[in-house]
Parts: sequence; structure tokens; C-alpha cells
Amino acid sequence: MKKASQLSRRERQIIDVILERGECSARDVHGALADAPSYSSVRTLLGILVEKGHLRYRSDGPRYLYSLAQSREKVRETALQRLLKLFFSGSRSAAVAALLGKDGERLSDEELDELHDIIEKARRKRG
Amino acid sequence: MKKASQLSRRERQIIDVILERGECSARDVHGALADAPSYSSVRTLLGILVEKGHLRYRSDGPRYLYSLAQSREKVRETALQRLLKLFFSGSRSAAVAALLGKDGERLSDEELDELHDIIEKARRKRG
DNA sequence: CGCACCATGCTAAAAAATTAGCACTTTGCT
DNA sequence: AGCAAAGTGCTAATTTTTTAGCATGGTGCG
Repeated sequence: MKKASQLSRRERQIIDVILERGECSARDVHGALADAPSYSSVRTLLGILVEKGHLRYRSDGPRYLYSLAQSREKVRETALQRLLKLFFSGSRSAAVAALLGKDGERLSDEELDELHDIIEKARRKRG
Repeated sequence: MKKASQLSRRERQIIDVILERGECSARDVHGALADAPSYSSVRTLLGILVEKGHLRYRSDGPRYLYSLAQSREKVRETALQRLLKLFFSGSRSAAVAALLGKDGERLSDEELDELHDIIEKARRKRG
């Protein structure tokens, strides 16, 4: 079984669709791909991804619904780790700063409140 | 010129090395790859990546040093956008929350201070 | 029931990626 | 000057990916 980093382009593309939309039928995936190949090809790829352990599926009447084999959180954490390593020398706060924009101008008031709470909570915990 | 999302596995791998380390010689890249193919192959790939516009190089004595063609910030922003779209429905604050950990336990006191400043600055700006 | 739809398995061919060798030039150093 | 290291261009073979067709079986609904 290959690692996630070993995904081919199409494989990654398909995983991305399912990451973004959640459970999908082969038809859904095919429709979601901007430059989709034939329906048959998409089904082949889905089969391969299941075989490799990246996806799983369940029956829903006459169709299969595909979803991630790993938990979303796990996949997300892996992706975050990669990003941290590549762009932020592993520093989470540097990544956060980039997300916020230098002056937090990218966030709504509500979002700012949420973050403020998180930070205060962490501080109180430490005294 | 193909898009970044169209990178093949090896291509991505090589770009990643250069993202992480900055300017690299062919030798550096070859050495940094855990499962590296021949030096010759690495040079071929580097050539392709330059041709495709992903990398550029400059002479440094008898060797070439390869680096990103696009600014690091641009590549980073693209990567962040993808992450936001796939895992956080586009919400930056949700991504920040994930980075911080539920209670911000992942950050040092100094990092917390920095973030607090950013948030306060943003708030004052809005009243 | 029978059609439409979706699945499966098998097959196969075309395209892309990956690997690598060879001959030769340039550069830096001793 | 001469060697080692690193570059170039060209070529080519192998492997992987990607594409797609076909025959067949199951499910749900009018």
C-alpha cells in the first residue's frame, strides 16, 4: 500500500473532490472534475484508490458512495504538517500569522472574537 | 506552461525540497530525496521544471543553483487556499483554530503574545 | 416485467512520467 | 596544465498512469 504522498495527479484530484464534498458516487466525482476523463476511467481510478486503501465505499441502493478511508482529521493534520514544514519551518504561529494577514484584516469580527477566546483560554491555563 | 496542480509526483517532490531548503544545486536535491533516482534523472527533472516555468536557476561557479520561479509567498498562498477549500470550507479562522489546537496548547507564551497583538490591532482598527 | 442505471471484472492501448547512459564542455583548484 | 566536479544536449528504454471499451449482474421504479 502506497503512501498518501505517492498519489498520482488524477488520484489526488479525485481525493480532493471527495475531501471537499464528502461522500460521493462515481457519477458525482465524474461531474465534479473540470477536465474529467470518461466515466469509465473515473471508476477505474476509484477502484484503484480503494485498493490502495485511500478510499472506502458503502452501498446506497444501486450505487456506491465513496469516502475517505482515513479520518478527515488525520488527513488534515498530515496536510497541515506538510505545509508547516515547507513554508513555515514548522512554526504554527507563523502559519497562523500568514492566515490572519498582517493586521488580521482578513477576518470577520466574529472570527476575531473566536480567536480571542481561544487565546485567552490558553493564557488562563498557564497563569 | 502547466499549472502547479499538474505536477507529477517526482516534480512535486523536487519542488518540495526546494521549498523547504531554498536555493539548491542538483546535487543538493539529489541528496535530499529519500528515495532518489539517479543523479542524471534528477537533473532531467530539474530541467523539465525550469522549462515548465516552475523553477529558475542562476550560475554559482561551476554549478547551477535552482530556486522557485514564483515568489515563495505566492506559492504559499496558493497552497493555503487549497487547504482552506478542502478542509475548512474556506474559513480562515477554522484553519487557525485547528493550528492552535483546541485550547492553544500547541503554542508558546511568546507565540500567544504575538497572536494576541495581531488580534487587538485588528479590533482597534474597527472600533 | 423490463428498462435505466450503476456496479463488477477483465482487457488493452495510448500517453506521460521516470529512469538513465553517453559524449562533450566549462569551471575551479592544485 | 590537468583532474575532478558539474554542466549540456541528445537519446532511449522501462514503468506508471491514464484512458476507455465490453460483457455481465444487481437494484429500483414505472
